[in-house]
Amino acid sequence: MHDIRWIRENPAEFDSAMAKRGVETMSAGLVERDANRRAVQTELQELQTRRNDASKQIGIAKGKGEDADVLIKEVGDLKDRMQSLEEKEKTLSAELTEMLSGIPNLPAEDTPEGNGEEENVEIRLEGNPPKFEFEAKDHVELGENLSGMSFERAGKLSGARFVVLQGALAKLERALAAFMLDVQTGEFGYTEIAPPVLVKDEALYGTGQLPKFADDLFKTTDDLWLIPTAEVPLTNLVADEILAEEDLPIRVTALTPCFRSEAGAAGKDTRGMLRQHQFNKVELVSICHPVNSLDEHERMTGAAEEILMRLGLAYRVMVLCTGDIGFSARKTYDLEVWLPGQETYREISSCSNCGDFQARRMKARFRPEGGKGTQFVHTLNGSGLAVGRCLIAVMENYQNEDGSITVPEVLRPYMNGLELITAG
RNA sequence: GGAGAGGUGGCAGAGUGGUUGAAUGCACUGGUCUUGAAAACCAGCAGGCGUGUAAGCGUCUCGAGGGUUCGAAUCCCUCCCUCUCCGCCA
Repeated sequence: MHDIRWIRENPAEFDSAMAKRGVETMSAGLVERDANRRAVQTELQELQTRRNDASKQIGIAKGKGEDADVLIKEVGDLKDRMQSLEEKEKTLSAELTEMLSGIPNLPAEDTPEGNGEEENVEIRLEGNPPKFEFEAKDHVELGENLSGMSFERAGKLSGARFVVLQGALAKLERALAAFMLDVQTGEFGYTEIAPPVLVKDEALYGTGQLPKFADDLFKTTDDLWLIPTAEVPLTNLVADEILAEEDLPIRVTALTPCFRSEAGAAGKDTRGMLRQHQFNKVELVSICHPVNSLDEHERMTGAAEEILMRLGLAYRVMVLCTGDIGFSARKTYDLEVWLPGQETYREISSCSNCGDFQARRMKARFRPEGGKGTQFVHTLNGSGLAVGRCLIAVMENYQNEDGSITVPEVLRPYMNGLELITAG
């Protein structure tokens, strides 16, 4: 959510930043509506002042046993005008809020300009893709040959874009998640949270999925929504709160299933478990002081990268361009892991700095020490990492010619020491 | 699901139609006193919006939304949430 006062004072800056995102100029309409709203509000407040004064006088008069009919009549006459102004004010501010809540965040100054995915910029390349003496298989073939992955059975249960994991592969998935949580909580200071995965409208509004992206979500018959990412419950932990400055930063992590309708992805990544309706993810969320969010963003990205490094997976770090960053983000780093089965890098983590955009929607503030008033916090979120995709990466990068999979060393403690996953 | 109770400032907790945005206590901040600290005493201490260069002034908010009234934390309606008991249940 944007600060209308800032837009009012910087309309040109607002429009040009939006243009970079491919959103058409809109400050004029917003500013006009806002001016309208304020005029009505001021007029209404003047009437309210008069009414309050008169009502107090009535109270005093009645207390003394005096007659107050003249005043009562005057206030009665104000009523009609007040009511219509109130309605007008309500409509105008509801319209303004609706317009504002559908506008994406302003990109950061150092977010590169571009129209779409193709114009994202690679800033780092880490590790080396493995070289195989044989033709690498993809995870589907590997998984099915190991009897550890069934899309057929998942289809029977739930349809397309689901998977059933079994045996050592199911365990490997669990090992990955546990490893990620242990690193993030033990070494990067994140507090582990076990949040609800069903949430109310307000929570999704707070992080920006609603009102615009309802189609991407699953909704229950009880009007609760399945979370598309733990970013939603974790970030909204501080909604409607005024924190003490010393509470910041708040770093939290959670392993949760994530649910996405993938409505816009028909026909895309249909093979395998790259794009599922349900997948596990370890999410990282930071709530921090505005002056620290840039540093926090780098730190968070590093925390996610650490997992890939320790797993010995090759990856690259991309900065998303203005045409590809998400609705709530000012700047986003994507981590893309090398997948031998596709001979390409694929997204496995996305780390975003949302500035105060979500904080405004959630009304998440802190009280600066010594200063007066409150300020909005900054929020950041990142995957640390997507567990399902990480499973794919491990399988494909650690495969052997016979179809077996070597368990990366850091995962062996989580696998009862198992070193090799073989069929049977 | 059934029956009941309740949601007030950072916390606890008064307040059931009238100069109440809200007593009191705790916490916190500043001051006095003290060699220093504690104690005691004094003062300050909600948020949003509007207006104004500012000091300030105004307005709204006592879970949320509506209603009654000249006037609502207080009365009425709807919803949300919490607690207790019963039922069911991982």
